[in-house]
Amino acid sequence: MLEHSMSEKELRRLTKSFGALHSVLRLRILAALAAGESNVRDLETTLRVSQPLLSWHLTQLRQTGFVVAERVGREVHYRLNPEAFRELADNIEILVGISLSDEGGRSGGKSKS
Amino acid sequence: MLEHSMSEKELRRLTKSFGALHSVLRLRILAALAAGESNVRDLETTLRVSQPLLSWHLTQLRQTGFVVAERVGREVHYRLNPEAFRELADNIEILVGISLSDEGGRSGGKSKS
DNA sequence: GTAACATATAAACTTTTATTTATGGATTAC
DNA sequence: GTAATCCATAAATAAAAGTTTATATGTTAC
Repeated sequence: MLEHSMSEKELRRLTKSFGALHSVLRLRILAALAAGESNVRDLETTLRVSQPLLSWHLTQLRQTGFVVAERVGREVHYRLNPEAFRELADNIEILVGISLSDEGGRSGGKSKS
Repeated sequence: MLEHSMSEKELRRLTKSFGALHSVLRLRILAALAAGESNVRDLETTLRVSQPLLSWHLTQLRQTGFVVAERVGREVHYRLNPEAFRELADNIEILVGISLSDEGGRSGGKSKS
């Protein structure tokens, strides 16, 4: 197990996922959401970026499933979607045929010069 | 554990890693390497891309650590670096504060409509 | 040494993505 | 209803990344 090989469609989707994470600002957004922030205004203040820019990046993250949005009154609350990150990890494992968990001797293995 | 929060430098590095994977061709390269291919000419034939293009993408993958190159005669053999993918997964876990392994009730949890 | 092969690099060009500025849509307060 | 708030979208511009074509570097064969 671990080796299914991926279809073109799956490859494209995976590529897009990586693209969504290819941005320092977007990673900051994710970190802020992980830290408990939720609505756009708070993020705007915390991250010091313009509202449209933030909105655009949130849209990218939403379209790739890493965050989900929910309207609450006139605010929109964003939160992480952990499942998307797990799927990403799964797909990496399938793509390169390796296990991402620490088995196999990491951190302190034998070093032969 | 799991929540270290990342420095700016680490964020930038992580961003670059995602960028290196933001390409269908590069994912195909990784898949081909996972399937056992190694030298550039074989990849060129398998993937049907020009040699300079392939070389450029391999350079990107090398610079981000996902593959390593080794000169063998006049060929250069590339191979995956599994450690880089594990580090990537670790960093995702740190960034968003979640576990990427299947604990926590995935695939078939309770669904309350 | 020269020729041939395998890969890398550089320069010019094309395409994609990010950022700004301006405007629109949805919701609540009045 | 109007005004105010919160967020999204559109258009224009700027920046980054990918692709091609041409050339250079390093290695083996002779």
